[in-house]
Amino acid sequence: MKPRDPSTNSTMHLGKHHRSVDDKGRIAMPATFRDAFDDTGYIAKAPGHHCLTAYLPSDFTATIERLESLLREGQATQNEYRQFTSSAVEISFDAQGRFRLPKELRDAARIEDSAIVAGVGTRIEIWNPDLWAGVEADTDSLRGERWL
Amino acid sequence: MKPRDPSTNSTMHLGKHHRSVDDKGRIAMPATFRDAFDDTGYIAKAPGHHCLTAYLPSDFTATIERLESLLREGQATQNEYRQFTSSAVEISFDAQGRFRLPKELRDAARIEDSAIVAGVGTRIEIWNPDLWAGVEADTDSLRGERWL
DNA sequence: GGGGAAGAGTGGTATAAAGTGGGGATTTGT
DNA sequence: ACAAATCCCCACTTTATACCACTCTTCCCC
Repeated sequence: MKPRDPSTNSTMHLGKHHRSVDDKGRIAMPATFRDAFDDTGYIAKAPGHHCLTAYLPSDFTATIERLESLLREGQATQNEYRQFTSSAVEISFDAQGRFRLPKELRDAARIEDSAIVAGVGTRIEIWNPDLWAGVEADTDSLRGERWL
Repeated sequence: MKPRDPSTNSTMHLGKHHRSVDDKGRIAMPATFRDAFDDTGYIAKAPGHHCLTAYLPSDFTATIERLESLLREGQATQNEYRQFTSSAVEISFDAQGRFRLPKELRDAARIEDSAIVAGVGTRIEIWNPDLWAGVEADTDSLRGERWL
């Protein structure tokens, strides 16, 4: 039984995996994450575009819902909504558990022939390995005594 | 199974596509969007005229109804109603999945030999590529941590 | 501990679909 | 009747998808 996020009650994703990206843009979803998907999922540019985010269908719908709600309240702009939705793609897995990462998204996250797929609690992120190294080098992480 | 918008229960449109517009004004509707259409659709100038909006027949009807409702409540003007309805055209697809974008609408959105067709959740927008670049350059997107 | 089976990850090929461009017939409007 | 616009085919290129083959690791079971 997978752990669940206390606030959203959706599956928690844990662990970091290095994956190759072939010249057709195919990348294997780590098996531990893939088990949570039911045939399809969604990928979108993360705000700021430093990485990509992969969503379970239910989490994606919930995210869209939050964004539309902020839009109605004037807390988000039409351009934010445009950027997020227009960057998103539905993915499906082949018999080997791979999905296709469109060139547009690879370029946005500077992903070429390999990537880091990281479980980040409520979401799954896909990074350029060098940029991910920057995340791990961030010394703010040393202040963990606040929450450990 | 395509995602559905939580509030309207209509099909969500996702992804961004660059398309050529030939000298006859033909443009291919991206296949992922085309699947949602049933032979015909509608195109109208978006309010502000920065882009065009493509509608499924059912969404177009719903949009007209919303506008008429706002009109009765005094929240919209007769001229807004005139502009929207008179700019709209019905489209149909040829055997290759293309539709014709009338010159009037191309001029209004400054579309010449290519365009961006973007899935924006509840709607589909058609942009001049340079103007779309402005949308993506809008740095409000950096505030995404509010809804991620 | 050894052998075998199953699962995970990677690579390549063949086929189908999507996108683009153009010709020519038909219609429309003047 | 003529020019312009529209429609209906056909041809070609590029891209996506489905399949198949192989390696390597892990996990059993004996």
